Amino acid sequence: MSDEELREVFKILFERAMPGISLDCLIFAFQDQALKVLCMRYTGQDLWTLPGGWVMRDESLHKAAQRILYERTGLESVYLKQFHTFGEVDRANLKEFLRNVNPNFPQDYLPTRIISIGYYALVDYRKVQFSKDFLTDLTTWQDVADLPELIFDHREIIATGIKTLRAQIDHLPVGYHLMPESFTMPDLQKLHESILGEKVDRANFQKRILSYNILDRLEERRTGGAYKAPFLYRFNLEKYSTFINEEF
Amino acid sequence: MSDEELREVFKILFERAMPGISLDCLIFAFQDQALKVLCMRYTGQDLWTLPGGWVMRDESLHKAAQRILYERTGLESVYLKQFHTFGEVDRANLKEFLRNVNPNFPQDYLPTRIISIGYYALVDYRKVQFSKDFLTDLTTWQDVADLPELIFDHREIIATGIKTLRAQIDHLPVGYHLMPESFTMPDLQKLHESILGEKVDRANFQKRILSYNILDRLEERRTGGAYKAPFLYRFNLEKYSTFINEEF
DNA sequence: ACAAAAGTGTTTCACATACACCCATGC
DNA sequence: GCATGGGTGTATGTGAAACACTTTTGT
Repeated sequence: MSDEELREVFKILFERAMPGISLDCLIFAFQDQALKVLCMRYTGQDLWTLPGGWVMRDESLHKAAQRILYERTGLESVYLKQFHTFGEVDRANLKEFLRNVNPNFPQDYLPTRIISIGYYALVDYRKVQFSKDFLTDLTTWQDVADLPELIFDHREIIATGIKTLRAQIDHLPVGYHLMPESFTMPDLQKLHESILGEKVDRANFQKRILSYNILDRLEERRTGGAYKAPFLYRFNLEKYSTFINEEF
Repeated sequence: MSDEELREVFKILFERAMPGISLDCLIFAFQDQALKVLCMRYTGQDLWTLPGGWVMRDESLHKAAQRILYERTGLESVYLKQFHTFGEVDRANLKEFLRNVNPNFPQDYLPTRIISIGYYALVDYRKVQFSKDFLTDLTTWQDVADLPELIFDHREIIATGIKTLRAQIDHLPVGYHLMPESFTMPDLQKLHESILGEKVDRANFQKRILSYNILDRLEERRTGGAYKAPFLYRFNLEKYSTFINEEF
């Protein structure tokens, strides 16, 4: 794309968007026994960004979050929640940033201050289809305990999002959105531990989760692995809904 | 102020402000045994609004909230917390609203869509000095259990704010910000009850609050009233801070 | 004396915690 | 056999909930 074409793209984009208002999306998933968040790498740089986008003039915040999530993952109707709005004056000078990336980029329409609304999504990473972006060359899951260098205040956004998630996990069995169809109790425990950032007692965890009465134990066990084969469980949607409604 | 002068005021205002981004402030206080929220009445109408304002281009969200709070109450350095951002497309068509109020108002600079960031403040109503506004003629405390008709989605904003406050009260002894210097235990209980919207057990409340070890019992009791004179208490700032830090 | 409100104590129960014990599996 | 992980049971402690009892004060 030529710089002149890019200028035209920017012009049209920023005419359709709410000026200075973006939306950043924390897309959480549970992969390899760890809590991950979807990040994108700027082409040719060791600098990463959260997936985000602009809020369009004819689009509610929630719709914008759904669209951005769909654009980046191909997913629809997943758990999505607003958690904080970030508005420090110097948090995201996009014009300055893109000027450093490439001084030839057209800068007429770029904002120097962006207020960003933070949403987080809980997804099953097996169902995600990564997409491309004209500024980035790689999209991957990053371990929240070992994050790369991130643009602007995106590290703080992740920290705030995790804090919110942590506060919710006592009331919401978030596994429903993050685990595959069937899973073992030790797996679910690892998920909780990676969200809380600390170990929990095995026996007590099992008893507590089962007492919620939202899981069905399957006949099979997970065989093949070493040691004793653990039971497989599945969330029972009906019981799960009942539980959620009772809590709130 | 003439319409022409008003036009000039609008012009200057909207040049300095972030376009389409406002900030609404729920100012909570505890008065006459009930949780109140500060509302302002539009001149000559039975329609109310929350105190709000625009986020200036050189101002962070938190600074904007502090300024708006100061403008409306004269208060500085009070408890202030962001709780949600409201962004439905049709939530606040200011241009349309002001056209209905007065078709002669200059409308060139008015937005048709506003995204509003919700903050709530906890204040001692005895320290509040109400201010004037060119569109409103009355500023008062409204009982959250008996609200008047409110503009736009302000009723929903209040509902969401109270929900957040309710979720916080288990961890935060909010009385510190809302009660006067000294108070009785039954008073504090009434505060909690008006936030939670339900009665709580007297004996258990007393034991729980005292177990936090954040109050000093004073020598005096509140005399003059009927029946047994209750003890007076005061928040101990040092113990209070310790408690807050332990919780988070 | 009595009613109403304030303060304190007691019983019970739910739940989390700690930890012990047994089972299954691969080496 | 033994180390490791998985499943279950038990004892203990903490805190909430329910409620009884006592004290104080104005009428």
